[in-house]
Amino acid sequence: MSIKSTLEKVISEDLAEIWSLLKSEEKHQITDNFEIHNFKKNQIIYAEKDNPVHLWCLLKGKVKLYKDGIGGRQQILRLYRPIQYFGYRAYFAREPYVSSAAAFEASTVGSLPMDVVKNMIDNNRDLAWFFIHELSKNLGGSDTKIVTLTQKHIRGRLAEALILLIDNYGFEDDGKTLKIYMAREDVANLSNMTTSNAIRTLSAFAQERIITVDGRRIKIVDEAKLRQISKFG
Amino acid sequence: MSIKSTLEKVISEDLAEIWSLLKSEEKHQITDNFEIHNFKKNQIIYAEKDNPVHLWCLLKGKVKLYKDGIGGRQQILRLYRPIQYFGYRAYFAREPYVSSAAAFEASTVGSLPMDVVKNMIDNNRDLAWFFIHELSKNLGGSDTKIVTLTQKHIRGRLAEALILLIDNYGFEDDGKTLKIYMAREDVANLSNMTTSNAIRTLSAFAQERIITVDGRRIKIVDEAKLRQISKFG
DNA sequence: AAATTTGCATGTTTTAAAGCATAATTGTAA
DNA sequence: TTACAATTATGCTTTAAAACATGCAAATTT
Repeated sequence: MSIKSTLEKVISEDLAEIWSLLKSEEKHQITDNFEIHNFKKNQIIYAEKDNPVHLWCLLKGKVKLYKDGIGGRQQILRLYRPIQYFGYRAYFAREPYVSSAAAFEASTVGSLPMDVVKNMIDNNRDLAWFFIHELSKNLGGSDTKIVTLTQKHIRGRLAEALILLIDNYGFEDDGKTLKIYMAREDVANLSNMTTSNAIRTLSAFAQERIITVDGRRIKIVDEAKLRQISKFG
Repeated sequence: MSIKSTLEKVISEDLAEIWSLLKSEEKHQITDNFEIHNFKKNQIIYAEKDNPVHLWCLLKGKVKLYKDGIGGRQQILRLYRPIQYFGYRAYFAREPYVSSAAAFEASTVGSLPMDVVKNMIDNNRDLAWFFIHELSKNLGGSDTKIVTLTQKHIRGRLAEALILLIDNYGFEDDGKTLKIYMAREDVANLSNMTTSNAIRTLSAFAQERIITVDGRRIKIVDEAKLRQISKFG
C-alpha cells in the first residue's frame, strides 16, 4: 500500500468529525499537505513564542498544552486525546504561541499548514463554525479554570484535576483505573500545587478511601466524594 | 429625528469595525433588531447560568465580565470599553453563561439577537473571521491569566492589573491619571487578592513613588517600574 | 551486582496572604 | 445637619501552602 493511500485511509478513518465537513477538493488539499510525525514521550511539539505555522491533529497518544511560569513552575492548560486538533489559536490571533505542546507519551501527530486551513475556512462555512465552537468551549473552560485554580484549596483542586482526567481519558476496562499514567509532578502542574503537595494530597485521598494509588496507577473508588470535594473548594 | 434614524446613525458611526464588514441587507437586519439599553452603575447585564440570547455591544461606559467564586469572592475576567462586543461566547459554545456581565459605571449597551448574528456569520466570511479572531485573542489572554494569577505574588499581580487598566482605558488628558475610577474591592477582584491587600499594596506602591493615590484617582508615576514589578512576579 | 539517578513519601520550618478587628474617612439618605 | 452606611486604612493573628530536608524504593546505567 502506498504512503499516500495509507495517509488517506488514516485521515478518512480518524478525522471523522472534520472530515465529514469537507468537500472533495478540500480533501485533496489535505492529503497533499498533511504530514505525519512521531513524537517521543516528553518531546516538545511546539514551544511558547514560536510562530504558529501548522494545525496539529493528535492521531495517537496523549498531548499536554502547558505554560512555563515562575521558577520553573509549569501549568498544564489542556489535555488532548485522539482525534483532537490544537495549535491553531495563536495563528488565528495573529500572534506567537503563548503556550507549549508536548507529547505526554509516545504520540502520532498530523500537521497541516495553517494557510491551507485558512483557505478551507474561507470556503467552508461548517469548518468556520467548527473552530468558532472549539474556541468558545475552550475559552469558557479557561475562564472557569482561572477561578477554580485561584480560589479552591488544594484538595478541591486535586479532586477537580482527577475529574478532568476521568472526563478526558476515561477508565480502563475495570471501569475504575484512570487511563492515564502521569508523574506526580504532572499531577501537580495540572492542579497548581507543588509536587510534594500533590503526593501528600493523593495519599490523603487514598487514606480516606476516595482513591487507591499504586505507583502511577490511580483507581477512582468514590467518584461522588471526589466531585463533592471538588465542589466545596 | 426619528428613533430609527438615530439608531442607524449611532450604529453606523460607532460600530465601525464590524459595520464595515457588512453587506447592505445585513445592515437592515441589524437596524431592525438592534435595541438600545441603559444600565446603571453596578447593574447586571446578564448573569452566570443564564441562557445566551443576545450579542451585546458596549456603546458608552464601562463593563466588567466577572465570575463569582468561593465565599463571595469575585474574579474579574475581562473589561470592555466602547465599541466592543461581548456575551456571544456561551451561545457559540452552546451552553449557559459561565460568567456575568455588569456595568462598571452608567453605560449604554446595544443588543442584537444571536440568531441574527448566526445568520449573518453564515453569509459573511469576514464576520466569521472577526469572531474567530476575537475568541482566539481572548483565549490566549485567559490562558496567560491562569498562570499569572496563580503564580505571581501580590505585588506582581497588582502591577499587572494596573497595566491592564492603562491598556484598556488609558489616561486622562494629563497622560498620568487612569481613566477609570474603581473601588478597591474591584481592584482586588481584578488581581485575585483581598480588599485589604489591594489597599495595602496600593499604599506600598504610593510610598515607593510608583503611583499616587487620591481616593479612586490613581496616577501612574513610574510605569517602567510597574512593568518591572509585573514581570518579576 | 554495584552504583547512580529518578521518583515517591513524609516530617519540619518558613512565609505569603487571608482573616479578623478596629478606626478613620467619605459618601449618601433621611 | 445629622445619622447611617459604605469605603478606605492599618495593625495583629492565623493559616494554608511553599520551601526545605531527609529517607527510601525502584529503575537505569555501568
